[in-house]
Amino acid sequence: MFPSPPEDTGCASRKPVTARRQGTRQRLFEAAVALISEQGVESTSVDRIAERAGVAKGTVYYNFSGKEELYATLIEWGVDRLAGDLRAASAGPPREALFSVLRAELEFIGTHEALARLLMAEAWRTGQAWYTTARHIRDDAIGAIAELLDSMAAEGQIPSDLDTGVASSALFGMTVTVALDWRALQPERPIEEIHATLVRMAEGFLTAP
Amino acid sequence: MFPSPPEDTGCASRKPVTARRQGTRQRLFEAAVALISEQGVESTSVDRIAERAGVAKGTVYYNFSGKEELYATLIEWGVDRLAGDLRAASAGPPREALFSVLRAELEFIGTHEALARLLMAEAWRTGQAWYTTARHIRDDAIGAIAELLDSMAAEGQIPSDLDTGVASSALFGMTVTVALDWRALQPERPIEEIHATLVRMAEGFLTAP
Amino acid sequence: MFPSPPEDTGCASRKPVTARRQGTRQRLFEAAVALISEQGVESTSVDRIAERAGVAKGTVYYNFSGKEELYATLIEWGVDRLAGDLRAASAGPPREALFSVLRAELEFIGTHEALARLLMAEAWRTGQAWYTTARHIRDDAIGAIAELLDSMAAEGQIPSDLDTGVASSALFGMTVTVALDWRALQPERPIEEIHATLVRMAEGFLTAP
Amino acid sequence: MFPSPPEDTGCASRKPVTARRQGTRQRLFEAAVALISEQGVESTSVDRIAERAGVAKGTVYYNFSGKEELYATLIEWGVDRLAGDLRAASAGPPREALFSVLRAELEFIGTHEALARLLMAEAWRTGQAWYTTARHIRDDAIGAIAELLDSMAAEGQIPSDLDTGVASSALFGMTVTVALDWRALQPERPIEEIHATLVRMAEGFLTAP
DNA sequence: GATGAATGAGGCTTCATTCAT
DNA sequence: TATGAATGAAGCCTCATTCAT
Repeated sequence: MFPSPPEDTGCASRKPVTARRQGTRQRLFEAAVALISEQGVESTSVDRIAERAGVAKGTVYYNFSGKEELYATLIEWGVDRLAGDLRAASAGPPREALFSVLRAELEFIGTHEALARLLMAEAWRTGQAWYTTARHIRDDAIGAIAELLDSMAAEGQIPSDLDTGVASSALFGMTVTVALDWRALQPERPIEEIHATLVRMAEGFLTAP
Repeated sequence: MFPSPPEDTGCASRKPVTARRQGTRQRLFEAAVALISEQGVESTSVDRIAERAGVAKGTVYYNFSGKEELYATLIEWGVDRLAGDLRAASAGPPREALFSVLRAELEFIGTHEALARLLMAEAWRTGQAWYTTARHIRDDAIGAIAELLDSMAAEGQIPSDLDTGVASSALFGMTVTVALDWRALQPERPIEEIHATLVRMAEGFLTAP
Repeated sequence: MFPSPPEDTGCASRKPVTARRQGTRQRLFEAAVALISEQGVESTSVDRIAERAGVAKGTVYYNFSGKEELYATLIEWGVDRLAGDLRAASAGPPREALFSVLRAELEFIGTHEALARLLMAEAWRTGQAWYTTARHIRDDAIGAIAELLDSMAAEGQIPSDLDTGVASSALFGMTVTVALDWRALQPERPIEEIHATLVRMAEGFLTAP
Repeated sequence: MFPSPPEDTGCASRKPVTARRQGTRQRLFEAAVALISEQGVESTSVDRIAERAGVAKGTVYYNFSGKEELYATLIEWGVDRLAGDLRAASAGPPREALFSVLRAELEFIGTHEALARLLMAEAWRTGQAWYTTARHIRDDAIGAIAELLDSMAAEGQIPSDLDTGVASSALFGMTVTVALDWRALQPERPIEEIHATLVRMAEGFLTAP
């Protein structure tokens, strides 16, 4: 469920990275994912992360350069995973692939709800420091949808003059919003129902003038 | 542009509400809107709010029960204003009304970009304390779209078995995402272009099977 | 004994500076002088300064921008006071004035021993951040001696080709070292004895070839 | 250039002193000299010392009892070296020997500027823990000058009633101050110029009444 | 009504030291 | 002999809040 975070900071620090250390990094990362996803970055103290991971506070700083790196690692991991899921679902004939991608997005959010909320809040945060995250999401996650639309446009399944950049963003956001609403208000509804409605809307769109 | 915040805290504090006090409250509220919208709640200190409002720090606490109340008031005001804009745009024949609502949403985000980001981040935040805000947005803002879809379903313009709850959420989220992407990545594009693409997608959806 | 530190940070912060606040600043400054003089900057925690001043830790930061400003204020005050003492003693006929200045330096160090140690340690610290202090001491304290030597050279009391910059530095350092040795090793000796030896050495120098 | 530090801690720790260990101790000591001289004790972390020595952090504690011992060893080594240089220069006829000692002091400071600053700061530090260092410098370094003056007094080259303790301290401090001023403010001046001025002053003093 | 000095809890980070390997 | 992961005390600083004026 929680694959290891990037195995080393990759910086000049020549730390051999033993098995023990990887274990600690892993526990810290999981604790951070859990807490930050639930409460946001600013409300999550390093103290609590350490406590949840069952290590001393100093250990956080031995394994990560600081709160920021922990957070950046978390976001990166989340985006990569989301993008990976979407791309994995985008194989096959474009039309079905699109529906499959929407389903993968729904599933990701259903499974990693807190992380999804965090990514969304982050993606739209303003300020230079966060531009990277936003860009990353757009390029990787929305990019997977855009590629699909482009190939459909090439095959004449959607109008060639449609702005696929805007359209992919719209499909992505539509699904995120619906998914989060679903989890927050009607978590008991089966995913199929939600997906069916999304597909209907997307189908209409595919046959648009 | 900045309507007064609720005129009194309504709490047991029996403070006579004079004209002077209303003026101070107003200035504090405006300062809070400006700063919190730009930098988020946690990054905005009471000190800075007071400074921007041109009053002493203690005055914040004389006029509001604390930072939290100031923030809650701000969110409330933002949601009300967004919902108001959407409802104002939803008059007239349903089909055109829908396009007009999407445009109003685009305009709101274009004009109050920072506030919009804040509302979105807030809307998707988890935890009991924030449920209210999310619910409020859903009931008021998305509700405006849902009513429109319901009336269209009644007139047969869209299939009667469509889940208008999910659909309105989808239309709302689609527009928010596109709008924020627009502001962040291509702010120089005219709103008409963005709106046109959204309308095309919505049209397709309206004629869906 | 401890005149007020510079009355206001002088920065853009428009704080009215009330009597109460001045009192607190004063107490903090005195506590800082006492502790930092005794133990050095790095070994003196803000916590202890606050404790000694009888205020809460936060009060330190309300009255000074941080540890650094407190420290800079202290150094500045010390240098000003030392330079002031030396200049005050440098009036009158140059020859006697010189002996009087050496005496003033002895007295300053005898009275503010800890502060003197701090200034000396500081004056010779390396690194850009401390250059200012060093320069300040040199310009103000050693400068007072250099001026004296210059006027003596003008009157033919010392050779006109003597490097008064180096010579004043030598006289200053000679006195500091002797004074600190005196305080550390033979504090019971009367100041007159120490002064007499210094004067003898200086006299020899005055009649140098 | 860097003689080995005392070969063993001498404490109860019965660690066999192998050649390998001596090599490690040596590297650690050199790293400590370099770093602490440049940045001071408090700003030099054990981490950086280990890094510079090319060993793991734990190795520092295997070879020294802690940071404090490393530091004490360093100071001791510095004082010994300074005193050695001064004594080596004090051979020959007293008058020339004195000038030669002053030159040796200038050269030591010119060559080991950072270490010299550290020693001076240390020498004047207050507090029981540091008394040893101060005493050491006084006995060894200033002692070398005092012996010279005593022999001159015995030969009638200086008044027999002069306080040679104070005078040697004065000569030492005069030279240190001038030397550090030289390095800090006019490092481009040749050592001869500085030395010449010092010699002139000392000569005057030698012929004092 | 308004002020601003004072507070103290709590956050982030550094670092000397220990210890199992 | 040497290592490096882990520790926790201690440091600096921010900031929402209180209260006497």
